[in-house]
Amino acid sequence: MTEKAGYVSVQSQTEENSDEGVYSFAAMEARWPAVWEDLNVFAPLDDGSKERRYVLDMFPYPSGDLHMGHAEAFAMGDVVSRYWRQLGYDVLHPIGWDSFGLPAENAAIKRNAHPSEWTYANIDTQAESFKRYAISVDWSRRLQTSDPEYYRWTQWLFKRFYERGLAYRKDSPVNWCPKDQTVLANEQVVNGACERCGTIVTKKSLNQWYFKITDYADRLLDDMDALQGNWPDRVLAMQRNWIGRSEGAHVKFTVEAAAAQPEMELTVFSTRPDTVFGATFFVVAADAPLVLELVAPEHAEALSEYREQVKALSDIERQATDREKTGVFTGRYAVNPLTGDRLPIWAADYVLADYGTGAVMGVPGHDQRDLDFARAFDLPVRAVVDTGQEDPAVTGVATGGEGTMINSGPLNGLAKAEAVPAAIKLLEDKGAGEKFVNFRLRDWLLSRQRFWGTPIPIIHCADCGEVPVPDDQLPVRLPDNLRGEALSPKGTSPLAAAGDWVNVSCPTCGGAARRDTDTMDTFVDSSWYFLRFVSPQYTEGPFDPAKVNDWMPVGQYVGGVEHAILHLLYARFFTKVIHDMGMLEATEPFSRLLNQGQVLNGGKAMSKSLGNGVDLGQQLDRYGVDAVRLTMVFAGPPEDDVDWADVSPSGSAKFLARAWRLGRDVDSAAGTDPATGDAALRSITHRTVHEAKALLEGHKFNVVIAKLMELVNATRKAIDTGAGAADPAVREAAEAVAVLLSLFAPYTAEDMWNALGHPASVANAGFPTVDQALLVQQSVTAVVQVKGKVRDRLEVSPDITEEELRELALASEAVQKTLDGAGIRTVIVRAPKLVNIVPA
RNA sequence: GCCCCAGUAGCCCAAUGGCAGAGGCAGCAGACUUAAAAUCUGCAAAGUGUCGGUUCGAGUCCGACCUGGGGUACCA
Repeated sequence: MTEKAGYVSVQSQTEENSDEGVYSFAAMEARWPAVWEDLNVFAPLDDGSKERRYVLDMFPYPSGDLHMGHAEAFAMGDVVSRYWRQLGYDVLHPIGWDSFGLPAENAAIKRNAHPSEWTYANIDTQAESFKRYAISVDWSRRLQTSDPEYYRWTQWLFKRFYERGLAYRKDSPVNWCPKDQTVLANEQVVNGACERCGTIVTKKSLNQWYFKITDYADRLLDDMDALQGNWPDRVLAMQRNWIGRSEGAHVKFTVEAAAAQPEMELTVFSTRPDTVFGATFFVVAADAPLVLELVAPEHAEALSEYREQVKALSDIERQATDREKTGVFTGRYAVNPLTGDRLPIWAADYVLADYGTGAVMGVPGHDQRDLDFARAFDLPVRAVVDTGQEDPAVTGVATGGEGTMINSGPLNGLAKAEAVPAAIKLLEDKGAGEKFVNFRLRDWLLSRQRFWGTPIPIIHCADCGEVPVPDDQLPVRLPDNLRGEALSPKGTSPLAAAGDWVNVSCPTCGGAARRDTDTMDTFVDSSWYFLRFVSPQYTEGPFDPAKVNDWMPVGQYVGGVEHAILHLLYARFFTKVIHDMGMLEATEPFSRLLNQGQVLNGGKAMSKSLGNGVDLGQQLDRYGVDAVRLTMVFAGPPEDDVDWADVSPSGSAKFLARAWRLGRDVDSAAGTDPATGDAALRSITHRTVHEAKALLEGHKFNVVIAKLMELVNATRKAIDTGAGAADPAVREAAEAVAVLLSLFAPYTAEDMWNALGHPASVANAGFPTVDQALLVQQSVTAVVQVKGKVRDRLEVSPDITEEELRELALASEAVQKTLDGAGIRTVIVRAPKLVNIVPA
């Protein structure tokens, strides 16, 4: 597909030929994994003898074997992990599986099997592939969220949330996916469709479990300041948008009593309380239960018809912003608290039931939506801010900008910045309002009507109500006798069908009771797994309190930007709650976040329907693990997408072979003192190591590899046409290559290290130390510019003084010729690199 | 509409405000070969999306715009 004949050299290799001096990835891949396993290279000491660092890749979902996307993500995380190890930190780098979820269930239905069969078979496959891929993880810490010993603690945490009032049930219209037959969280609805299967989501009124994440809205927002610079800006921006803090005021309107209907009070949220004098009507969300209570009897039928129309619309249709405004009059009036005006109350679908209070004051002069509505129904328009623009009533364009208050009684003459607080003061004085901060964030709907998830540890008793399952009875295990069809979605949880599982006695009164049959959203499982990794076998709690603060927070988290809101927001929420429970010092889970890009093919995401997928296994067979890893990392900055059609794994393989050959060509004994070696090569080696360190800190992995290529080329040259293979500087260079290469190409690096006469593993070799003296160059090229244009170059000592360089530059023949007798206005000297002469 | 990010040789990408090129891919020429592949050596190739500004000096900083990508959107 992208390769021509070039791959042949690295293809069809046998294990034997590595002894003949031929680079054979197959031989290396056969040789080293067992050695690494014996040495237990990647298990942290966890004894406090070294500073600890925690690096984590977002754990995978076990959908079949690993794919190109995993290969990229895990290559990136492994660079950080291996780099930190070389620097001498005690590194925790674990792996596990996010193994609950729908695909396993769907596969089980199809095959008349249990979801665990498919799940654990896939996990085994992926684990083998990860081992081949040589990720530097501690395999003894492996975990699966579908293991009872894991979800036991998910349930335990749920109970603690419940006790704190952070997990509760309520009736509410919820997002419903008709295909998957389950409810969805707001975060899982994308453009009105199910995030997973793309089916248009409908609304259903149901009693569901929620986490009260809205209690943490402020902290989730404010604590992002500390992440600034350490998380990608766009992720922070997306979370800020999602939380959607907006400052304004609550304004109370009195609804006039009507025949047989009592007086009521209605509150609206407005970001423009300064425009209260401009309110000429009042709108309530048509689908809010409130309107039914409000509507006058003679308007009830029209309202009912309108509500039916609204209900028939999908979210997508309803959210189209260019729709005509629709609505019906309710027959009731609200009194403007500041003007005393009677405002007709309308029901309309442009007001959303679940934002703010589900009602707005209509200020058509200064809000485009309100103006569109007013024009559609002939409602009056009153401008209360003079913005210098034309009258909105005439133009149909609402004036939203700054201006001076008019037609607003005591507010007249004020600018917006003064008018907003002044209006709030007026409202407060009348008891008709107050400053208010509104959030867009909704509570997290966590229950799902599916089988393959963590059971909610609650028992429903007719007498005692909701009764949590006692801690000593956790985990509430999933029944293992449901198979195939019994798992198919019916709109209620399949667990309800497991009679002997559902019917239990109430833990409190001992009477007949039923288990809650919903399971938790799988995002609950993944909201705390990073904590479990610090002590995955701990049996007294979700994690060992004596260990957790040694490792948390995660120093580097790596994963795709598709989790910018969902997983990352939920994990942050869990971390804060667990902190508040006194179990964790950290208030944020991940101090640094790296979003690796996607792997594309020909500019498009790989997909079955496009038929442009690239099989990871085939790439590994063809080019070797190291070449694929190197290609992923070398392709560009980690955040950028990698287009597999634009890169060259065979080029990577070629480079690896070149580097590897250095190790075999070195003709000096291990341990030889490099001090007497070729100075020029030593200087290059030390500069490369020095630069590599800075680049690695900045995640510029692709540039590190480019520098490594230079070092390899320079060493090759030294061997062939310079100092020769026996020069100690050549050994020093080759060893530096091996250690740096170990971050990207562990097999090749290990083999080189071995050829250089060192015992395994190169992963523990330690980052090469830099001799500062060797970074200083003998001479540097100073550029002499006249008016910004280069006119001469001078070879000068790196410690030349400004004055000396200035004299040299002015004496330059080329400069004199360019100046041609003209006087000099200024001379800028940046010793030792540059002089810029500005003529008069 | 609003908010982010990115535009540098044919392509992927580098360049603390200081010589536009580090590296790779593709290309061309040469060496080796009976020949080819592989390997090695060398060469060529853009003035940095556009316009303006700041500066002695701008790919880099500022402003506007264009293009592409992503996010978000009757959010009151």
